[in-house]
Amino acid sequence: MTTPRRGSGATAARVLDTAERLVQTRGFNAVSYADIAAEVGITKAALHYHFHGKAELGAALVNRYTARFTAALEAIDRDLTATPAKIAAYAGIYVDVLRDHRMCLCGMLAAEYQTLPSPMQNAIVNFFDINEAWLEAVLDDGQQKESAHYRGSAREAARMIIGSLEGAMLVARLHDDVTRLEITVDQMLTTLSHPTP
Amino acid sequence: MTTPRRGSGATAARVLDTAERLVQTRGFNAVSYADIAAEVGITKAALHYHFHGKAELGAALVNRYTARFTAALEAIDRDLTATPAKIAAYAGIYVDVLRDHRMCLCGMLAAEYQTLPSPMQNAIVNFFDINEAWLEAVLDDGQQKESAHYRGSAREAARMIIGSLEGAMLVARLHDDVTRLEITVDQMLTTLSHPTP
DNA sequence: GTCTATAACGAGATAGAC
DNA sequence: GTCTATCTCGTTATAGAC
Repeated sequence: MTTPRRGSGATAARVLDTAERLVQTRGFNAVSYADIAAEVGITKAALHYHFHGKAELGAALVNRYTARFTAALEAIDRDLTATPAKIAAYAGIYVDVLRDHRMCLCGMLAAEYQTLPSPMQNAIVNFFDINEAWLEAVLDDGQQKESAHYRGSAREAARMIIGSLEGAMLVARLHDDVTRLEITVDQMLTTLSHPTP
Repeated sequence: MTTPRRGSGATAARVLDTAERLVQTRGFNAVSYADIAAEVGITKAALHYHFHGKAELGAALVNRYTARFTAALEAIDRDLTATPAKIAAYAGIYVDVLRDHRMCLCGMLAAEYQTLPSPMQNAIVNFFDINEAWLEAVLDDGQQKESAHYRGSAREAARMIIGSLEGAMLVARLHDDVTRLEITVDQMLTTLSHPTP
């Protein structure tokens, strides 16, 4: 018999699922303990049992999101080899998030960055660092194999891709229009597949 | 002797300046009437005299921002003729905002979109519509004169530029690193100046 | 136009029973 | 683990004096 730790049980998982969706749609500062508790079907006090405070819940949120994202990147590395296919799959993650009427969790939190507790800030930066590093490696490999073409360093190209996806998502959500992101992705992939003049 | 209207005096302008800076750094939901009043040096009650409520203040904020932006676009049209120079000047506006440690007001509000009163939502969409239309015209002109090159329609290219700038800003702010945006701008301008293979 | 004072509500958080 | 009850604070907003 093992004693489950706080923030790790089945209820905690439901709390995280609910909080994640709410934060991705409204932003961290517009989501309250009362909102989450009501949707999960428990009281605020019970929520405080699972996550001591909002800062702790927020950090757990980002860390779980990053873990899921990292797992998705590893899956891409397992299943695909060509750089263009990998980048397409990467962009597909963003499209799927937007299809669910959500903003990227860390893109949303990036906007609120200055108001967030530092554990959350560090977790957010970490998320983008991991994304950058993964994309950089993929792009670098693609350049060597001449299957991907871009200007500047692989790191710079990686940053451009992340920025373009996050920004396209941000604006597409205003119109509830997934095609805005999809078109950006298509243009990006097309540009990447042609040699730079 | 004309009677000044509420929201139009010198104090109202100072309120808007302060609120604008606060919202661009923290987000609308993280800025309170108390914050603004304290920085301006008046009380919350006086603030309510100038702007009935937070929704009205927010809408005034976006509309003034849009008016300023529109004026800047007209100035670019007056001073510059070549498409690449115009796009560079356009991107320069974003760089200047970030240099001041701010996010684009409407980019910030885009994240919080779902939680904002509908007058603000409409004003935000209007801001992006104006930006898109202006960029589309500039890109279209550049394509005809063969000084700008891009794939797809001018409208699609305009959307990509806006998304890239907003997203690059969003992420650059995490690192307080203006060069991240500047490099994105440089890459964008370089790509735009070369014929697409 | 600006103030003091206060209303009315929601926020995050805690104590202690079950 | 979850509850009721409560605390304290911050929020938007209003009333009415100056």
